[in-house]
Amino acid sequence: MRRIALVDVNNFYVSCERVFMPRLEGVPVVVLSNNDGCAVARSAEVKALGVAMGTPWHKMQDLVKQHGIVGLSSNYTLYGDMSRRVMSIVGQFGPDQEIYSIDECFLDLTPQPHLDATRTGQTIRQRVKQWTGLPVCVGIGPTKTLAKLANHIAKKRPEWSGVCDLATLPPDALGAVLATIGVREVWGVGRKLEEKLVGQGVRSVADLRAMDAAVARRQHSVVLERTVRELQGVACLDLEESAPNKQQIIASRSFGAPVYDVGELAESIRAYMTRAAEKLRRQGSVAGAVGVWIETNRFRPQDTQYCPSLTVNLPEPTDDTLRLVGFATAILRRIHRPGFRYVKAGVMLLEIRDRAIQQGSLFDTAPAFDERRARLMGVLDRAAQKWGRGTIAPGSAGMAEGRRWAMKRGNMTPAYTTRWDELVRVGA
DNA sequence: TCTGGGGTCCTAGGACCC
DNA sequence: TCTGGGGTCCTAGGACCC
Repeated sequence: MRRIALVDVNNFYVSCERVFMPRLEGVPVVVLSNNDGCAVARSAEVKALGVAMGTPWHKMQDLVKQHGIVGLSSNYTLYGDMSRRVMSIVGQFGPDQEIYSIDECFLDLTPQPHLDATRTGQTIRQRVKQWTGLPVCVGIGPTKTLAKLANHIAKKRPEWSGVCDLATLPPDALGAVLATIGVREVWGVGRKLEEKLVGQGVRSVADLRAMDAAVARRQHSVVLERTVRELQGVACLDLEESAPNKQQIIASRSFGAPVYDVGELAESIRAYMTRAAEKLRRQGSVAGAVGVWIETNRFRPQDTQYCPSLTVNLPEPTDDTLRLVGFATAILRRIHRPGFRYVKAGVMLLEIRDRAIQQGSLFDTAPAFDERRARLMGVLDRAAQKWGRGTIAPGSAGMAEGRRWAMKRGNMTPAYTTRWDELVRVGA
């Protein structure tokens, strides 16, 4: 029997902020999405007030006044750095780790059958807390889906003290617990599937686990069949230790203020493509197609909506920022129409493949791989890493600061852990 | 007035092929 | 009236995840 642990940081973004601002302990806190749009992380106090994930900040102003909710802009530099620290600590507890998202990872405990899983979970909790200040919960089960479920139990039910190993429950007791959990809590069951399942009388996790896997496939999909089997203890999902390269790379943002001018739209497109190309080079790939889209505000019925997009195949795949920016701005000029109130733009890199197996174009006269260009891209990447994005930017107008379209971040905390000049000060 | 960003996988249907 | 069968590839859209 496999033993898979899922380690997940509680209210990750909020907890990161609290590490550096202890006065926020016990205070209702939300972390907001880009542009300070909606809540993407909520403290326990905020959840208790009934604020749902994704609630727009402007729609919770009554609660903000009533209960003194603190709204922080998201500080992804901080969260990314804290995430790396947590992952490296958890990785010390076993060789097989899958980093599933910024705040959670799977760990295979099967190779260490002599260990008491609950005790190991507690040690992980204590070490992460002591070394980073972040609270985590640990769920342990024979499949990834059951480990996720165990983690849910560890989080919701204090009697488990933050670590839940399903193997410690006798079958009857397990069945009883699963009967009290709604089917929506299962990994892979979203809003639509929940609706369908409840319509069939499948309400609890226990109901779903009791479903015939073949029926799940016939009436729903192969995805649900796998979920049912995983709930029954049959592993259908493997740990994926090395993240595969991205098949598509997207960079997009809502603007800080509406944009009408094509020149300003082009500035934003250049900035987004610069980011996307960095990601592309980081994974050693080239892109064979580029997509661009722009959007008006769909929440304003009084506005005429216009949301064009266009994807073009490139004459030959490339990872060159300047060329990719050139294609993207050309696409923008083809889809742009004046007179609309644009609020968002984005770029997409597609047909991504390995740079090493790059195929030259049939009509190429120049070599497909330009050594000098490649060196220039290396300089761009290192400069972006060292001094921040936008220090060197394609065109004259890639820098985000002070641009109307740039993100609004009204209440952001410092980069405590990644900039010398923003370190936490203790005492005077 | 104010409503995030970045991904993956699966399915269905059409075009096309022999 | 009869009017094959099987396969691939591509695309759009849906559903899900964090």
